[in-house]
Amino acid sequence: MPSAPSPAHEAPEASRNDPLTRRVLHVGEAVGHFIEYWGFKAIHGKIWTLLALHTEPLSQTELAEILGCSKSLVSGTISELMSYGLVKPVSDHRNAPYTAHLDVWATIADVLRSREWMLLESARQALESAVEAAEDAAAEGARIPYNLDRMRLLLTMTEMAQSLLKMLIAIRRPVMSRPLEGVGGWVVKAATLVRRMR
Amino acid sequence: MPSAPSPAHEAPEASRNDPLTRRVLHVGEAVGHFIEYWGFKAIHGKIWTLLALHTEPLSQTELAEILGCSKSLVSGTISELMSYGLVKPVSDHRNAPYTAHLDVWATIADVLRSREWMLLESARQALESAVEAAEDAAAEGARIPYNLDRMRLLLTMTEMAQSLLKMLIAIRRPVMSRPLEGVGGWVVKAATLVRRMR
DNA sequence: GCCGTTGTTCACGAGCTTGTGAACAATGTC
DNA sequence: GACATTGTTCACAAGCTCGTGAACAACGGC
Repeated sequence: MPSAPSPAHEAPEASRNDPLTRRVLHVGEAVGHFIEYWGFKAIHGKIWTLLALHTEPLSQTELAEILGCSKSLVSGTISELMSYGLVKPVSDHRNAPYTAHLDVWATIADVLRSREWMLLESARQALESAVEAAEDAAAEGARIPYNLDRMRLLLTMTEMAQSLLKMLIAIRRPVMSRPLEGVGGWVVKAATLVRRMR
Repeated sequence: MPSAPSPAHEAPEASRNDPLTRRVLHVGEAVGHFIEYWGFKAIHGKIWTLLALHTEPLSQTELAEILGCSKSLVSGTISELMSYGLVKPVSDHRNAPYTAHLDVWATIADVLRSREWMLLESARQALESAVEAAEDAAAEGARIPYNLDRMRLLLTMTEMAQSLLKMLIAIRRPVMSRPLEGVGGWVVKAATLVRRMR
C-alpha cells in the first residue's frame, strides 16, 4: 500500500494535498496559462482540465473544493464553458455533475471563425476604403502623404490571412486529407511582395 | 483641385481632420484590435500601420500629433516595436524618423517560437509528470480518481500542437515549397484518438 | 556655449478584469 | 410542506493595464 491513507475520492476537500491531485492541478495551471493568450481565462483551462482528467464527473461544489476557489467563480465559468460546448452535465437532472468534451477543435474553429474572421474582415474593409480614398485623391492630382502600393500590399496580406483562416476552419471536417496544402505557396508569394516593395 | 486646402504633409497636427488620414487611422485601429488578441497592444498596431502607410518616415512628435496621444506613449511603444524588429530609425542620427518593417512574419515566428513554445512545453512537462505519478500509483495498486488514458491523450495533443508549431516556425525560410504538408494527417489522427476515447 | 527641440523616465489615475462572499433561488428529500 | 443542499446573481475589493503629463536628459543649430 502507498504512504497516505488516500482519501482522494470520498473526501474532495482534502484531495488538494494528494500528490497526484497536485500534479493534475499543475497541469490545469499550465493549460490555463496557454489559453490565456487565446481570449480565454486561466480558470477555464483549470476547470476543463480537471473535468477532463478526473475519472468521475464532478459537481460544482467539488470543483470549488478541489480548485480552492469560490462557488460563484465555478458557476460562472461552467456556464461559459457550456456555451462553448467544452463541458456538459452528465444528465438533465438539476445537480448533475459535469464532464469535459475532449474534442476541443470544434471550439477552436468556432472562435477562429467568429472572432478572428470579424477582426480581419473589418481591417480589410478599412483598408479597402482607404485605398479608394487614396486613389480618388491621386486621380484628382492631389499630393497625398500615404503610399498607395503599401496600402495595396497590406490589403493583400489581409486577404491572404483570411484565406489561411478559411483553410484552418475547414479542418473541422477531419476527413479532408490535406487541408493545408498550398499554404506554402502563399507564404512565398507574400514574401515576394514584401521584398519587391522595399 | 480637391475641396480642402490639403495641408496634410506640412502640418501634421491638422492632418487628423484630413479624410484620407482618418481612413488610415481607422485601418490602424482595426489592425490594433486584431493584434490585441496576439499578445500585443492596440497602440502597437496603430503606430506600425501609420509608419507602414505613410510615405515619409515620421518622428515620434509627428506620430503623437497624428495619433492624438502623448509623446511618452509613443516613446515606449516605439522602443518595444524596435525590439521586435518591426520598426527602425531611418539613420543612426539622434532624432532620426522611423519607418516600419513590412515583413512581419519573422516577428510572428519569433513570438510563436518563444512564448507559445514555452507555454506548450511547460504544459507537456506537467502532463508528463502527472502521467508518471499516476502510473506509479496504479502500479502500487492504489485506486486513483484520474483517468490515465485521458492524461495520455492530452499529452499526445500537446505534442501534436508542438509539432504544428515547429512547422509554422519553419516557414521563416520562405523558400520551402510546402511546409505545412502533412498537417491534415495529424488532424485526422487526433480526431481518431478523441473518438476512440469516448 | 546657450537655447530650443526631441526623446525618456517616472509617479499617478482611470478603467477594466478577476475573484469573493453574502444573499437569493431552485430543487430533491424526508 | 419544511429543510438541506446545490447552484446563481450581485455589489464590491484587489490587482493589473493603459495612457497621461510633468520633470528630466540628450543632442543639434545658431
